[in-house]
Amino acid sequence: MTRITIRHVAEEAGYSVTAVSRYLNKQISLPEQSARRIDEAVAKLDYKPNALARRLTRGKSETIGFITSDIAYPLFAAIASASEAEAAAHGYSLLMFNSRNLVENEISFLSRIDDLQVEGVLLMTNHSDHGPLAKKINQSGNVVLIDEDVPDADAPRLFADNIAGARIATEHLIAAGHRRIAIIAGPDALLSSTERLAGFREAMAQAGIPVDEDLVFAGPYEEVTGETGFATLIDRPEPPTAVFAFADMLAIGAIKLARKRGLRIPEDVSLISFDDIHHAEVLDPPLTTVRQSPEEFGRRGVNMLLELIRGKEPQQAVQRIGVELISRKSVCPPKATGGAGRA
Amino acid sequence: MTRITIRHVAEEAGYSVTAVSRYLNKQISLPEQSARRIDEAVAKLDYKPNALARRLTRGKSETIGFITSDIAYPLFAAIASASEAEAAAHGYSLLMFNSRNLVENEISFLSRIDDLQVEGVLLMTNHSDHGPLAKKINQSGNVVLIDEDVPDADAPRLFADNIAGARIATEHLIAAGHRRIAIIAGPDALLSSTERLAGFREAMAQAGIPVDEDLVFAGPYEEVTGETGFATLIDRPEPPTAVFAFADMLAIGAIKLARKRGLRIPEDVSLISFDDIHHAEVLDPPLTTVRQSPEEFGRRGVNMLLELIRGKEPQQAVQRIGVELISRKSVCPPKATGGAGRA
DNA sequence: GCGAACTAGTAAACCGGTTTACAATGCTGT
DNA sequence: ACAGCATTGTAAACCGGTTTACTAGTTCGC
Repeated sequence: MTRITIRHVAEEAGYSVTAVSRYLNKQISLPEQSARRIDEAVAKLDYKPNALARRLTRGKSETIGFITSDIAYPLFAAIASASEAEAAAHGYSLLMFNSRNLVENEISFLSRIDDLQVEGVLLMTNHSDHGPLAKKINQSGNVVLIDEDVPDADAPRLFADNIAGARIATEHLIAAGHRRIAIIAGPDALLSSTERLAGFREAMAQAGIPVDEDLVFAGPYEEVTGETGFATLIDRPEPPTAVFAFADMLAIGAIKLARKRGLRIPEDVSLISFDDIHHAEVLDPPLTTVRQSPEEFGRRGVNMLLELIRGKEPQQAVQRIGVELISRKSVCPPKATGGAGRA
Repeated sequence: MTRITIRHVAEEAGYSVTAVSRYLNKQISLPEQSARRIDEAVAKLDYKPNALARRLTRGKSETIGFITSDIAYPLFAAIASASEAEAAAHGYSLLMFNSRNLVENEISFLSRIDDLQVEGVLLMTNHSDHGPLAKKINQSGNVVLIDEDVPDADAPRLFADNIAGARIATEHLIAAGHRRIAIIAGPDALLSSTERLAGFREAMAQAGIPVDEDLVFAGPYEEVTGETGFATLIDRPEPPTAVFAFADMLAIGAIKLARKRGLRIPEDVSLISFDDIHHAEVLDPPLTTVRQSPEEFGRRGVNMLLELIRGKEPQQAVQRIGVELISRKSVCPPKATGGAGRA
């Protein structure tokens, strides 16, 4: 099956290639008869323009890129799905890319902006890198940072309202009567983690409860961090009555470990977390968590990127997505004997 | 920042464009001095070849496509992630595409094979269409069907061993003492559903248990089908003591409904399903389910596609992925008074 | 000492479109 | 009858690479 090109169409219709190209791109209006002759030739040959060639000349690909560390992570998959829908609504395709959280992969994918494979990128990184990545972003342009920051990058950003989210989660625990609250945080240098930690501290300070630094555990956003973190925390001499995990994945790790140890959640220890991934509701126990809407991330992120591509600077450099406490069954008041020997 | 092209490099190095192109593609070996001059020019100008232009001439994109109905579905996300890893290991990128389960989207994406944007496609459809899609697949070539079939398409296929999987699930229920077993199936015309139904019937026949057709409910693979299916089945005059859902998503719907109705799983009714999505273990109750490995789907699927692209016909037109029963807590023997008034 | 075979390199065509610059042709107004 | 202007159309350059076909200049074999 040899490819049929615009030249074949021109020949079939008895016109020049130029005329056909312009007509098909609606840059010219031809008399009805000529138009029909071209239309018929197109239909007869089943001509489809080669997108690659068109991009090469036009410099537009109608495609945007989406970089995430791993599409299998539920929150990211949900954001990707929402972004795809929004992009499609604007006539754009979405090219998804798994970086496996490696800077070099992210950088190499960003080069696709340079050679016009994508017009821009939604970047959701999950590590801290202060050199090459920011530099690459600045030279490529047309990047919107989602969910996590890349310091020094000159790009619009869309983040969850981490501070507010952590505050309401903490306040929820305090209102239930908890004072010894432990944290399973994400990586130290990551925006989501530092901001959530800040929100937590604010709420604790406001309630006049000192923060026990021994009850703050940090690690990568992976299930295993939740497991080891939870194990470490409950083995402290004065264990917490509640644990605030900074991501549902961490909470799931915690649940797994609690189950291994025969600890009941929330009866023995309360658990609250962040994200509200799709199945948080049917977990055992149903997870009380702070929701950040993946639909909103996708919708607003794509629109910010499209504005950037079209040359309008977006209204604000940093936009925030609202958060919401979803109260289920993983939090209850501490046991009367609670706090392991403490008032 | 005006693009720097191979012509700039040639000029800088004092060579022809041809020489530079060939040297950079290692189709020629130049004397050390010439080589160095070119290398230096490349380094000095920070030249990166334009991937689009290269594809246009070469007819290769080193990219494969991945079509799924919705990347947010956990099993699909896991397969996508595994496919990406395998593709990357072979130097290929993966272009993921959400079809929202619409044939026209799938067909339009397949055209990207025609214009060389992707060299081939891993197609995971989720509906039955017997005309246009198969035709498009046949004319585009280089398609591997994953997970679900497209009848009449001339393409290699990679499916789970649905019959065996459904048999072991059914046998597991029977061994626990169940005789009134209900089914929440997928869409009637879908391979996964018809095969699993066949496996179920085989196991029932072998055990000498008649199948009550009133206990077979079918619908799309969505959570809501699980909810309405479960509701319908337990409201039958003679309700089942166990339900076999053909996908974890269906089981999750069932769990949600059971919770609303105050039914306990497995005490009141046992539940088993298919897939073993990542969080099946931490659901309430932990789900007993038939595992099909997403890693294996991704790995083998990509390799089959790569063989097809390279012109080798894969060994077999249909390959199967092994399944495995993962026994957790959602199945137990029926209540003594079980089967609602039946022996 | 002469043809064969390398080596080092180039000009030009090509991939499949788009776009610029320009040429007929017909129609209007004066 | 002729300037002025759309209308309808074309040839050729271009996007940024790759590839074919070809030319000199060396070196080798005998």
